[in-house]
Amino acid sequence: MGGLLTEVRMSDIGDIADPLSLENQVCFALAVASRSVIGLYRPVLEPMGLTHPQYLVMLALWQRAPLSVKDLSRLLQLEPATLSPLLKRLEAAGLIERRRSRADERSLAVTLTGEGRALREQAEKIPAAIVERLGMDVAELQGLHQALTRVIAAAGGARPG
Amino acid sequence: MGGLLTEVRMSDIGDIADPLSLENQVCFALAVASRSVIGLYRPVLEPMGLTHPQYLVMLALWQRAPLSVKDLSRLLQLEPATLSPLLKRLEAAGLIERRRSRADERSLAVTLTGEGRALREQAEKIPAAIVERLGMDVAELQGLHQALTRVIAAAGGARPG
DNA sequence: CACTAACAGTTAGTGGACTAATGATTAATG
DNA sequence: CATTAATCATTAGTCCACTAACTGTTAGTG
Repeated sequence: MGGLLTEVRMSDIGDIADPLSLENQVCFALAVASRSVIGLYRPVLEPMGLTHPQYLVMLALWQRAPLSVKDLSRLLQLEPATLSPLLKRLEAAGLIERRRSRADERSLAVTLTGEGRALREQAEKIPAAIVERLGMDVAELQGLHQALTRVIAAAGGARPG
Repeated sequence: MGGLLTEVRMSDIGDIADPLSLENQVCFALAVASRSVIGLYRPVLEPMGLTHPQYLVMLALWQRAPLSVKDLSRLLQLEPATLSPLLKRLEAAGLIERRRSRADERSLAVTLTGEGRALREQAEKIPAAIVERLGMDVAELQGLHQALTRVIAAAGGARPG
């Protein structure tokens, strides 16, 4: 009695096994990791006049413009109600244009302006800059990306239920 | 000529190599995974009257109440300015109490009410319910958790720069 | 002791993200 | 063909999350 076992405090044992312990929550780790990594983008994106969600929209448009709000919603896994004001801000910044599709007046055709297209050049430096700031192995990042992709699939996209 | 190679479209090759491709962004996968998983919590937490960030605060308090705003900020990696209104909502819901610390009048002592403590029983069912909804291997989730922890460390917590 | 620094928390302002409800257009159906 | 249903986008309302500026308290320094 009074051996090494007594050195292990009950509170520590509880933390390790407790399913309600903060450190054991994958959802918490996901939220913190997401905010932390997005935080790395902030100083890089701010000079470009972009927030991170706006940057993602620009990525989608640089790849496949023109896109409708519905298209962007599906690609970015965001609600149209989230995109609507965001796109207005991008339009106010002069990076995109929003007009109704002639084929279907319900649909909005989001296109890039010359300024919006030109911004791509600056953006091309971003991924390498972020990876350097992170200081992580590219292979490890790829592994993480795959794990995240599986979680997204398991959770059913961004769709609840 | 006209063999299998011609079946590979240039647009696909571009997507694979393009550092600005949406699908290649770890930050995008992180954001979508975070929102997707948190979305799974919504139907479970709503009957308890909690949002996901509020749930995380309750986890911290169930573990180590009383805590100051500063403590919660450090534990949850959230700005005090984010927590301040959130804590007021939890107080309005009758789950916590906020009073100034007698030892240091600057500090706020956040404690649980009886109702707040009682809510833990319902919460104990949540982790298993979420894992079941996700339908993922526990070992894989642990691996993901470790990978996320490394990213958080690499990004320097939630701190920008 | 007075004066300045540092610290803890709050407020104000911007922007994201969701749900629910609305308006407008197109598609489907009796 | 007229009515109904489905679709696309927007608005309103709530809550998170951040930065910057502010209040009040404590600690440090001349």
